[in-house]
Amino acid sequence: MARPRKPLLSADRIVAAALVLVDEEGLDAVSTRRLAAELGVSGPSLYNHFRTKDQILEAVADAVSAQVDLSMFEDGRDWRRALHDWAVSYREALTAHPHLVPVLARGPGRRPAGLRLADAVFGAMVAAGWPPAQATSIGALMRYFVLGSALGSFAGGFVDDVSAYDPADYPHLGQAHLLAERQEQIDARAFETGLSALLDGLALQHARSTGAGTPS
Amino acid sequence: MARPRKPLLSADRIVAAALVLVDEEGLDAVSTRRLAAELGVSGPSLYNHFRTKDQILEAVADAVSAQVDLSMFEDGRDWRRALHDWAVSYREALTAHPHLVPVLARGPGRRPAGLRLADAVFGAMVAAGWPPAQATSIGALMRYFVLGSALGSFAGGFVDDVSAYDPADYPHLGQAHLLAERQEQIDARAFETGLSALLDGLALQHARSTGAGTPS
DNA sequence: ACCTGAACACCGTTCAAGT
DNA sequence: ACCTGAACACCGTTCAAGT
Repeated sequence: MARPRKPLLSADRIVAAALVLVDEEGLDAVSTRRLAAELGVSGPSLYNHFRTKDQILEAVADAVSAQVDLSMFEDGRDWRRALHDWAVSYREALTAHPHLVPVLARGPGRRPAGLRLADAVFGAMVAAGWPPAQATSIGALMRYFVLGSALGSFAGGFVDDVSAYDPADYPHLGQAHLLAERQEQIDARAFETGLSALLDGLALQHARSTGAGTPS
Repeated sequence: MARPRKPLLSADRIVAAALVLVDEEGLDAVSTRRLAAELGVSGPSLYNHFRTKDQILEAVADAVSAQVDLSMFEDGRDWRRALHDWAVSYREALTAHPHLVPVLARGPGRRPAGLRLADAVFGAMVAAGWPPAQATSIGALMRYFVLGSALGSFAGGFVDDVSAYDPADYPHLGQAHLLAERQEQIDARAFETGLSALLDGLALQHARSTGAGTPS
């Protein structure tokens, strides 16, 4: 075929197809040949639009990061509520594409949407009166919690098989095989419990450091 | 050579060599051929001891999980202090082998050490008076936080390059390129801040649910 | 039982060739 | 500029053959 008069591919089309493939069949299914086939071209064609396969995945990760809502840092919401709403939006974006979390976990690097996200949180915390060093910590620790919660479900990590949990070995895991079933609910509840605890704890600290305010 | 009178390989030797390889060159460096070469045998030999490459990595992950200290749940320590010390030990075990975190993140599955870990936390929280559903949440959310903090350093995720952070795009990231340098310190501080906040918040909740006690 | 080399169906990436 | 097929150096895994 050689060069068509109208390009068959574009960075956006490649990213979109890669996201579908990741969601449907996991990270391992994304090979350059497979992805190209999905787009109706041959493997090496992708290299006209991205320098490496890794850069394709980075672009996919950035597209997902871009879906995280940041508007709560702009209106007048107090820092605690803003942080809560942001964490919820962040987690939703990631759990919609669980196979991609290991890629996102590599850090914002040079991904624009990832950086915008880090920038918004940091700026909002400083504006709320947190010292810069604390604002950095908050950005980091919220990221830890959200990524951790999206990466590998806790409940889904257990096997749906009674015999896997011999009571002699694990005296307290008698109900563990049930976790797999109610996976989503258990992960969602643990996330909310942890997020509330985190924000309660930060509010205590904020009250102490500004010497005023009533926490919780 | 064929079968030697004394086996050249053992599961333990393979796991140990794989851990060294992961630590020194990352997950991608662990191929069956490369790992076998490191052990002085040919690639397919490994399949006499493990059914798949993935099971080798699971075994490596379990070996690392086994290094997490669980003794704090046995002596008389109060739940809050036990949880703190456990989280610190957990994080230390993981940050010693950062490349392995994505494997650990798949969940305890059938890995004995991973299950022992989940069992110990759950049991200790129930013993401390938490209702079972809450104890499950605590096990999950602590795991989120520790895994998230070990998986991809926050500070290390930024690029050590001023030009990456155009102030027009990211008004608050003027110092971001400095994060890469002081990576470990920043991650360690964010972890401690987050862990304290988490425990403060949980203590508040514990006090509320048992209707007594003075938190923090 | 435990190792070997050969083989299969894959990879990511480069590159000269085509329009 | 943007696609192609061929090629290179890899993969994970299977299997018959050797002792």
